[in-house]
Amino acid sequence: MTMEDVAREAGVSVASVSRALSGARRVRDDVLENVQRAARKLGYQLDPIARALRSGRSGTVGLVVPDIASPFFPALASGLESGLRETGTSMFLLSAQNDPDLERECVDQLIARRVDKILISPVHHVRSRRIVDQARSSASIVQVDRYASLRTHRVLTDPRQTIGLVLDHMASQGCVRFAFVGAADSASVSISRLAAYRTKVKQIDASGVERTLAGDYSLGWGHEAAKRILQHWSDVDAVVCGNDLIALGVIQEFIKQGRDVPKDVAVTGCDDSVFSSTSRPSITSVEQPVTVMAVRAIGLLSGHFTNDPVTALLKPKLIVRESTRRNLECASTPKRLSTSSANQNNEI
Amino acid sequence: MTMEDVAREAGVSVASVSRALSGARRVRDDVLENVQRAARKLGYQLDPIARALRSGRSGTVGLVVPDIASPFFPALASGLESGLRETGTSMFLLSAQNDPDLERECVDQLIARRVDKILISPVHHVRSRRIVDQARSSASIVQVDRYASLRTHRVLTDPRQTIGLVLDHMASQGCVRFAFVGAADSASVSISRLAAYRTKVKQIDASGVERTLAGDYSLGWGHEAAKRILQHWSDVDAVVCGNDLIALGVIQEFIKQGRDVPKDVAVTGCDDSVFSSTSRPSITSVEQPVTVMAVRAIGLLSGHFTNDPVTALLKPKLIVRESTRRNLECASTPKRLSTSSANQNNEI
DNA sequence: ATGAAAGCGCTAACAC
DNA sequence: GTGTTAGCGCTTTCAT
Repeated sequence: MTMEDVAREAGVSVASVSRALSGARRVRDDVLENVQRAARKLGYQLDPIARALRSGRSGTVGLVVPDIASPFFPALASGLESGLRETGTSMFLLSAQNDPDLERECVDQLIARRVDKILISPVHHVRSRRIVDQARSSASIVQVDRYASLRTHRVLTDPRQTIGLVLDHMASQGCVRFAFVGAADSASVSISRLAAYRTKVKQIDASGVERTLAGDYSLGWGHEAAKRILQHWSDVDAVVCGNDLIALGVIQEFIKQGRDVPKDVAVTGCDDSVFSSTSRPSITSVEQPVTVMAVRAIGLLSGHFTNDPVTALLKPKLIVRESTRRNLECASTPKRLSTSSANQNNEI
Repeated sequence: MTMEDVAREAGVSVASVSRALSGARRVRDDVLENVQRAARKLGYQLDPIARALRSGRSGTVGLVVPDIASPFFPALASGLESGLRETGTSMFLLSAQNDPDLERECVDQLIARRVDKILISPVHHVRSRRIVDQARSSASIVQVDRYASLRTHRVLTDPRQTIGLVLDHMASQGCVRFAFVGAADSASVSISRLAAYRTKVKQIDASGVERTLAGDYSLGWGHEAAKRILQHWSDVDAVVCGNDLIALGVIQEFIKQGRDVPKDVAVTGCDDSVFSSTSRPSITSVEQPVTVMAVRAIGLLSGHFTNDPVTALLKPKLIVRESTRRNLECASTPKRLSTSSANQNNEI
């Protein structure tokens, strides 16, 4: 079943069929109708492989995530897929398993398959830069959540706001001595959050600038970090963590050592993972506006910004839970899930 | 950069280059070497689109999951991707968003792109059957975790063993009055687990056969189900849940109503989600052997079983946690706070 | 074992 | 606007 069959059925040339079906060039209305009817009658489907070979385009988009097994990326992928489906584009997802070399292979695969739009959350702040920049020449590309190149569009949750939200909140709960526990890896978010903490904490607790710890995104590192805090900085009453898993570890260790969370020390996470609401105490965290990210990223993908790369900094949302609620007078009634699903994640 | 360039460089015909590079047919050793050297020198890469068009195959595999945002599937996808990477095949992941129609589109997309191997976890026990069976004529296909067709290979965790493990365990903890809380959806696992419960519980507590509740895989349904149990079957001391989220909801509601878990009533989940180990009480659950699933599925994909469809029933693993530990003499010391970030799920 | 040549199904020039 | 035709880069007969 090829175009030739449709052409015969419709009584026109294959070129007309192609033009009618691809919508690229104009054809007469009666031709269009004839072709569409013939195609429907025969159950004809355009062959994406043949058209990709001939035209060099495929009309599909590829998404490369650092690791599909990490908590945040399935949600991101889901949001992007939904958004794209509305425009009728299908998305192919690849996971780089946190390895820049595999990431390069993934991108090369996509390009070789004539994918003309690539969404990527680069594994490594530095090592992913080349592959991102190189891909620019073969496809339109947007970095999501993480980034490696400043010459390519980016849409990410503003790390300054993310950290700002938790610091302000903890300060409002009466915290005065801050510390930060992050990861030493090379994802841009890790780096940005640490930097944002250093900048912001000065205004609240200048000594907090020195109190930063870097390990990895694991429960075990949270335990270790909590021990170090108790040992060296026992007067700390607010710990900002780079993600929820670390926060959970920190909290567990504090409790084990007889500290009360949040009364003795308040703790926050990042990214609002599932277990943040179910662990006990539940963990105050910062939610990323996944849906908005998807919309903005998709917009940038197809937008014809011939000039400068654009950076979309999105507004995160603080989710207050038990791990920081020390101030009983101020605390609103504990609502775990916001009732309004309305989107307040307006971009700045 | 095409094959012609390589042919010229190597001093042979394009046909020989094709033969040498694809490894399909034999070429003389010196030709092989010449071609490989030329290809390397020029940095030549085979064009997957052109070869797919001409040969009808692509050498890649597609994975269609019901919903990438659901807890279990990222892990499954990750396992499959790792396994495939070892064989040098790249995998494209598609999510059907729990919609059989979208699932059909995904499969059609893959077939249109000449993917010759498809891994699928069908959305719907019945409605996905046709698409799975139809795909068989265009690609070798294996159902993973869920299934919709008995005419196609399946690899899944044995639901009877899964349910058997939790029932036996609870019985050993002294439980005598059982109930089951599952989902009314149409994924094969939901159906199988319910059926397995009905069959197995007879041997322990015949009246338990009648005590089954079906809702959906949500926290809210867990709350609701717990209320109903307290209302109608207040003497129940063991609740088997279809997944961890339901179990969590059930536990929360029981505690809210003043029951002690596990002393008054023991509760189990399924699938061993992240939060099972972090919620309090932590939830006894059954882990699916993802790695083994991946290995078996990949094996079936390429195995040339011309005859009957094979069914691989894999062995699940019970993870005992606080939600069922009532028997103090038998219980090992409850360790919630492991310091190592190493996997603490080997605590059977 | 190798080369020449015919397509895979489509789109993009190019004529009309 | 529409049809004719030449490829996109490769694999696969078919000769040799």
